[in-house]
Amino acid sequence: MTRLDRSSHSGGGRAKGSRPLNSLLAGHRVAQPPSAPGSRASVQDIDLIDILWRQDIDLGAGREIFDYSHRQKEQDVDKDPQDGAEQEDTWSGEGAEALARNLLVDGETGESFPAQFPADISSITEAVPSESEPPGLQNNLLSPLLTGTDSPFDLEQQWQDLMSIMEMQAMEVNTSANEILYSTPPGDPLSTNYSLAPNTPINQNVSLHQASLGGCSQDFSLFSPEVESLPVASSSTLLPLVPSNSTSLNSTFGSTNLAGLFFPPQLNGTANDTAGPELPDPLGGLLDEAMLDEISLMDLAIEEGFNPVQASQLEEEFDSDSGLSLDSSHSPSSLSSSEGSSSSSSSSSSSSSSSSSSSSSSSASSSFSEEGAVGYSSDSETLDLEEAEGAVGYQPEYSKFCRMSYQDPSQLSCLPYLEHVGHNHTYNMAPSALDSADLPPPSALKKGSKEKQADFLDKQMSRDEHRARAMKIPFTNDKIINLPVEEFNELLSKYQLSEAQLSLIRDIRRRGKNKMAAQNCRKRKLDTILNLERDVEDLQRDKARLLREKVEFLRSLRQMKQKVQSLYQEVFGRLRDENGRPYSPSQYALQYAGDGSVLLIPRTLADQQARRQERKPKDRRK
DNA sequence: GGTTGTTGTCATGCT
DNA sequence: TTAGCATGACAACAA
Repeated sequence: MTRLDRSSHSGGGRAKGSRPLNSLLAGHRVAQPPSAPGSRASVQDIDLIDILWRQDIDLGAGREIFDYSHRQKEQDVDKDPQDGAEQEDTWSGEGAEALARNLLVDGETGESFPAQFPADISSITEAVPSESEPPGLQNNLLSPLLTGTDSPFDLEQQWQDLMSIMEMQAMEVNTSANEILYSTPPGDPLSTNYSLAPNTPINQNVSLHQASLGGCSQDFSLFSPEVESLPVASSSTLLPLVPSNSTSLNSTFGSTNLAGLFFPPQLNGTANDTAGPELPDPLGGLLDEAMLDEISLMDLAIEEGFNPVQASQLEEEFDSDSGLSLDSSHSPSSLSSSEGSSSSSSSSSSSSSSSSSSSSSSSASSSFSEEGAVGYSSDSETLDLEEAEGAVGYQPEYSKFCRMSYQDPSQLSCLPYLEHVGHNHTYNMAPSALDSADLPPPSALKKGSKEKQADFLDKQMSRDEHRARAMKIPFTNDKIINLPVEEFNELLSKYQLSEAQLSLIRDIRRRGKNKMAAQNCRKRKLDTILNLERDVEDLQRDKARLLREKVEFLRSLRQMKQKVQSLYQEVFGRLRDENGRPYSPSQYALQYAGDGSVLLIPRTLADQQARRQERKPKDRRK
């Protein structure tokens, strides 16, 4: 009724809400004949429905008696043996490929970073421990590095900063660079003060020209030549430790530009109290505790390629999102041989069971002719045609999702009774039928009575096959489904078919088409998932590589900071005032000027400048 | 008995 | 308008 309703309503289209009614007939999901309340169906239609229902009941009632199994031929033939081999190759070779990819040299290092080398006076300040502090506080050199947030944003920012810094390492240190890095605006009162201001305390009381600088070790050559040859310039209000050129830094650090690290240190606790919290360390955050922890963790994990925790998280996310398991490669179900249900391909019995169909199919192409009235299950034969056209239109790579029973069973094609082995979806078969269908030996079929064979074939038939038979559709479902539209219409025109017959034929065709479409859709979906999985693997490899590089950078950065700290201490410790007394680190600090010279300035000024330097980036962000 | 994978089917939107 | 395709959703079934 519903089917008739639908067809009568839409004439090919599907009426909304017809599904439950459809199920009554199409699905046989309700064990009662359809009532016809308010039906617009004609009496003839109702009779046809009754016929269909009686047919079903006669056939054993439940839809479970029908065997869908040999519809699997469609999927079986859908794959060719090479695909199967390809799958294995792809799958097994994926690891090797991944390895190879993992070894690829990264071409991303050319990434450009903003030249925002943090000319922050606090860096050296933080790098040099206060003399008033116990030696154990040398670790405090990194103390600013060990504090901070571990928010992803900060880490990311730090990472970028680090990258920019490390890029700077590769640059030759020259005056122009120093000017860029350390120059202050012309009108900057601080810079003016540092270099010229006559009213600063240091101008009057402190003069590096007068300061005696002890012999420097070779390691300290970065200052020694110039310092030792410093001309006595009484007019100079400041005493710059002016290197002849700033490349002298390189003698100590190679090509590393650490000039920016030489800024007024905070050498005592008081200075730290006043300016400590506000003094930014451009590198400090890069080595904060969280990051160092991460490094240590990564050191362990990196050997594996990437952080296993992160990998597991990724896996979880990925697995949880898709309703399909990604780990299908290990699915043992591939060929489902154990599930194999087969059907007899004997064509003789089909003629007995459906004379009309056999007679008509004889004139059809070979793909149809042998099918009898076995409905969709003939798709495997149909695919003889379709394969030439690309099967059902979509041929994704049959990756490792073998268990989808899309794997190629064509190797079984030489065994007719195994032809339909695939996934066992004998939904409509009674358990007893399943037993017999499990391995339907042709010999046994031959021995059996015709009646038995007919029963068996009946059980192999799909619902639509049964309906087609009941409605005396004069051609096979294969034709109905697979013929091109023109031929299909031509075929229909050859026969005098009732409205109900035409409706059923259209439904059969629609369902058959949709079934293939659904299969293709599922294949595509799996293929997409596989591609995504590969993408995830690639990204994980990239991430692991970047983390490795990060660890290396941070290590070298830490070493450089330690070096800077020791150098600063050595320089400062050798400075003497006019009376030959060492300067108090609580009152003075070393700072690099914009021109690359090193100045000894009062700590208060250093703190002020540090604060100013700190505000600048913040203002820029706003 | 609950879970998972597979398949068929329907509804719907799009071409 | 019709046919066909693509796809999400659902149900049935088997393992």
